[in-house]
Amino acid sequence: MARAGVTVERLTLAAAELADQVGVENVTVAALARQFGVKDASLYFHLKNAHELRVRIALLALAELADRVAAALAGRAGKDALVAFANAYRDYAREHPGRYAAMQIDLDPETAAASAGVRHAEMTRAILRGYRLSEPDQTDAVRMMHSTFHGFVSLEKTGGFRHTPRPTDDSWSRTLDALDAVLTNWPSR
Amino acid sequence: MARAGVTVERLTLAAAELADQVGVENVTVAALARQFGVKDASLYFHLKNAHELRVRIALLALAELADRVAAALAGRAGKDALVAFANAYRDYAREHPGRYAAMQIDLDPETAAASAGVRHAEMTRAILRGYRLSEPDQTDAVRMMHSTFHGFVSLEKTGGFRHTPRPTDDSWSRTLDALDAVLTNWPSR
DNA sequence: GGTAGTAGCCTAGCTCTCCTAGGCAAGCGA
DNA sequence: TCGCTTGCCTAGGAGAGCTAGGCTACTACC
Repeated sequence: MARAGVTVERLTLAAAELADQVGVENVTVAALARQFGVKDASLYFHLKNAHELRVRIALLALAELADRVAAALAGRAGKDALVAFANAYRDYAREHPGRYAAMQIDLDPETAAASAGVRHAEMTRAILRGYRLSEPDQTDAVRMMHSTFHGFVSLEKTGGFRHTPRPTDDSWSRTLDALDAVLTNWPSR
Repeated sequence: MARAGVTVERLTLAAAELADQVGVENVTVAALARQFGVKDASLYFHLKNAHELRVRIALLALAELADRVAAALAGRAGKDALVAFANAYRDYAREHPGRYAAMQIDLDPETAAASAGVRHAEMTRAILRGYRLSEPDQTDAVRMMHSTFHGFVSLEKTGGFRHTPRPTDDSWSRTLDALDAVLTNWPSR
């Protein structure tokens, strides 16, 4: 009997692809085992449980997204950087809906601290250097930015904007304009 | 044998409460049947399938939230109305995490059109009357508002803000200040 | 090069969920 | 009172998650 050559890395990648096709909630250990031509019980040699699989998809997605954002940000500043960041974020979410959804699961603190989420946070702060905000305004602005991006992307995906004919691309770029405006002129107390 | 007196309404309410306690993903037909002292198969007399249960939770939540927002909005205008809306939204999400999560599931178009989601949309537009925006700016602003609220609330819940010590309440009120500022001075092309 | 150990798969089997089919009894309307 | 609908039941199949224990192929070491 030849060995299938299953590794955690190959499992995670296949799981991520499966998630993009059928949704994270349908990423099952059994389905994955079928794809590898292996019995489901065999995967528990590589995996603690089904939850670990989803966590691994999330970590993969965080790392991939951080890479994309870093590439998009290279050599840009100010509004240019803001728009590049935002588009990298949204494009990734649209190309990889399952991976993106997996990113939203609750990571336990130490896992989160070791993830690419921190690179993410650093880059977000880097953008704001162009807007010259000091603490605690900077933290508030980071949180608002992230909220806007995540909110827009996730509402767009679940069809929250469907009832109005206006193209979402247009609303997106106007939202970025508005965000740039408010960052440029952050209201002081 | 006495009848248990199960109705769709009672089922939906119990399911919503269960969702708030253990999360929507753990709202199961079997668990609900146990709560009613009934066999799981019996619930399929009232319910088409498990998915319908989640849809019903979502519709209940949409209606409840719309009621709250309407009450919060009464007699207010301008920034007052914006803040009242936002707080009603966030408070509901925090008091009812399971219901809120259920709201995010993909409703098919006709169900969505018949839901309280439309009241929601109307009220959001009503707020913007105070800011005197004309189309298509109004639609863009509505989408940005909704994105910011939803994004903030959902990142807050999944712990996306945990890594920074700044109290989320403070960031929330500054975000609303910023949103008010940008709506007051919506950037023109 | 034989052998011990481990890594990678297997079968068997348990529990839980979702859901269907078909049966029986309670309570209502004629 | 008789029947018919309503609301529950039992039985059972399919698929998912997971554990226990066994067998085999490769690896490392003497």
